[in-house]
Amino acid sequence: MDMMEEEAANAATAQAAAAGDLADVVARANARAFLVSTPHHHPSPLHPLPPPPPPMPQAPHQYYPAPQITIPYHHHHHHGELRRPTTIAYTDAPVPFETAGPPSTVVDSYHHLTPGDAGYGMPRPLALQISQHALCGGGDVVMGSGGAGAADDGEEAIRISPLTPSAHHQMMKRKNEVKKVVCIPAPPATSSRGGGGEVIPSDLWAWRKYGQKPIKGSPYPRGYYRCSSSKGCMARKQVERSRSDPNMLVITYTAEHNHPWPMQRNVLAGYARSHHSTHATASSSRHKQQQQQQTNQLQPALITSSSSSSSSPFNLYADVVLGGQQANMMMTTTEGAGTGLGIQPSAADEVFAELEELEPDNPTMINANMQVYSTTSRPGVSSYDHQWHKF
DNA sequence: CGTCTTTGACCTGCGC
DNA sequence: GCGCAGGTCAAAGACG
Repeated sequence: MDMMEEEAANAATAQAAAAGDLADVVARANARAFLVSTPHHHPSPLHPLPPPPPPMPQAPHQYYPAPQITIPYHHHHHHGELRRPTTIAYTDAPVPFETAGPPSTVVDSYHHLTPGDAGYGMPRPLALQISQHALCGGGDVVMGSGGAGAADDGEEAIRISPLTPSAHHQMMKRKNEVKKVVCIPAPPATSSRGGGGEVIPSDLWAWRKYGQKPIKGSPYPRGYYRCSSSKGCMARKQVERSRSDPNMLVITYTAEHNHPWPMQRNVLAGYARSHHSTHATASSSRHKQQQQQQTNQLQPALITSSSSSSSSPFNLYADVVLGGQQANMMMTTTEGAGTGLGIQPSAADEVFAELEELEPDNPTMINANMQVYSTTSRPGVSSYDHQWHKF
């Protein structure tokens, strides 16, 4: 793809963004990913791409290394508007995690985010991933009202609020949340549930659905999930189908897990339900409900192999979402600051190292070259730094 | 009993 | 201030 085509594609993506459909943006970007990641792709000599993965004959979707994708993304949930024009610079080169942004100087409970933690929760069959980053001026990025005073949002983040803990917490979540958007191929909508249900690819974590809302302009509702592995875990995710491409599932991860991985009991409970429902007959509406549980399998065809996969959420994750090639842990730390709660980066490596061992030679695995798009706002600096992190 | 989904109500931020 | 839309809460009910 030459520059013109790339620009045209970028323009299309920009249009989608301008239209306010994040899901579309991601889907389009992903579509581009599929298009340009052909053998004709010319990787930069400076940042050569890894060799394309072997094809997946059985898989309904093929994954290739995500190309350089420029997304004029600065979407906010409100009204689907593009909140702030964003200049994007990106790189397809591996980026040190620290470069995702300067270390946050804000001591904010909401910023006790662990590097790579969200990466645990990231489904690996990912062509595109976006990390929307908010530093201490988190509101500047995520909630950017465009007004003055955003620069001191960081202080606001640690200010003792007169709000009730619940209200304050909710506010903080919205103002400082870090979002990572994942676009993955979605299995066909479960017609049995009237379009409300999604068969969501499994990931390592146990998620509990706590809400669902219809989204304006989209025929598909958005499901809200939170981590059910740990009570104090603030990790959440939103799942919705792309408007333009119902085959694409857009998962937005917010916040980070504050625990290594799901407690065995919880995960097994959740998994047992979904697992059972997968094989249950459709006679039970309850089972149909459970089929949309977030711990569900991606697609039966992708639940490949090992019997061990059904006995461990860990292995389940590996079976479903582990890329067959690279398993580089997403370690983008958008907060920079250390955490006393989070997983150690080394733990992330261990996780995927183990995953690779579990599925060392399965060519049918979904390839998982991730890119993380991160935005960094600096207090007092009007510009943003944006980088793509390749995985 | 523990966990789950569902769903209406409520809260919050933002634009006008 | 009002209305809209997104996000969250919490009660109710179901399942194993």
